[in-house]
Amino acid sequence: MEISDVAKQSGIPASTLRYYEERGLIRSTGRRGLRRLFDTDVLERLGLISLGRAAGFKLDEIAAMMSPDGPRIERAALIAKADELDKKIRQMTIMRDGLHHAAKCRAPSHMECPTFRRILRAAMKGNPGGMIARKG
Amino acid sequence: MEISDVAKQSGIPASTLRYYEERGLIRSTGRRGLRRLFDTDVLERLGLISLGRAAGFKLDEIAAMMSPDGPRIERAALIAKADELDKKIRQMTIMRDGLHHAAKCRAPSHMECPTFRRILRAAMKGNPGGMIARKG
DNA sequence: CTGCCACTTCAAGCCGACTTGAGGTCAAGA
DNA sequence: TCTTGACCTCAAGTCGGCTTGAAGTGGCAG
Repeated sequence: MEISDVAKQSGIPASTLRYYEERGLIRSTGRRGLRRLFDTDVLERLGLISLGRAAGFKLDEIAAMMSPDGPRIERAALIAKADELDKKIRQMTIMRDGLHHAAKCRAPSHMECPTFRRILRAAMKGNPGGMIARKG
Repeated sequence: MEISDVAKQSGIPASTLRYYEERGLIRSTGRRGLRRLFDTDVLERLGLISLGRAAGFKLDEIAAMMSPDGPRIERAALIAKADELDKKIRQMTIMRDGLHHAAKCRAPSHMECPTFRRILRAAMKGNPGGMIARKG
């Protein structure tokens, strides 16, 4: 399939696909003239990439995880990543609930809403002087 | 308290605090000479900011949500944000589980692991030609 | 009173992930 | 054959969120 087909089916712009190829995240299987040709399984790969992106991984990290020989990521690193992710998930869950609350709350400002402040305090639990995840 | 105290207690660098002030996210209550002074409640505010950041909001969005008078964000927008967040949470959850699996999987490459591929397919469910969240 | 040095300002730089623009190529339809 | 226009390359630009560097200032220990 041509790049435009991949773009259409994946929803990812051709420019991004070219960029991903340059970064070694995907490979084109050949050319017709100038035009790249892709195997259909690139779609699965793109799904994985998008998933990784959504989880907050950098393209380099994703590339490493997907490499066939793989720099053999150590178990510990994977677990660490998973834990990091889990922390983020909890924060996002709190935020999601906070938003839901805000949607039906009549307080003049969310900072003045006791429920919101309770949510906030919950969020800060176990972060005494570490605050929420930075860098990552 | 001085900026260095805030930095120490929050774990957020002074440069970032200055930047946040410039962006209208926090306010200093005065100066001692050149040096900014902050009210201790800035810590709570910083917690909220970090929470918002972790949830994927831009600084501008956070500022808007926190403004006392507030551009009165409409209910619908809040719900939309919450839903968006929820989608991201689900993706991250999948990724987290995938990582946990990978940590104890013996397949030469994750792409070749049937479990991982099953996880991936689950992730792509309901995204036929929309792929995972872009722009966000 | 003096000197230190943690603070200040402002502009510029950096990173990650793309996007955009100019200028070039070539497979395919009329 | 000729034209068309979707693709190509490469460099530069954009956006968000900071960080860094140079040059200045002023509270406070000695």
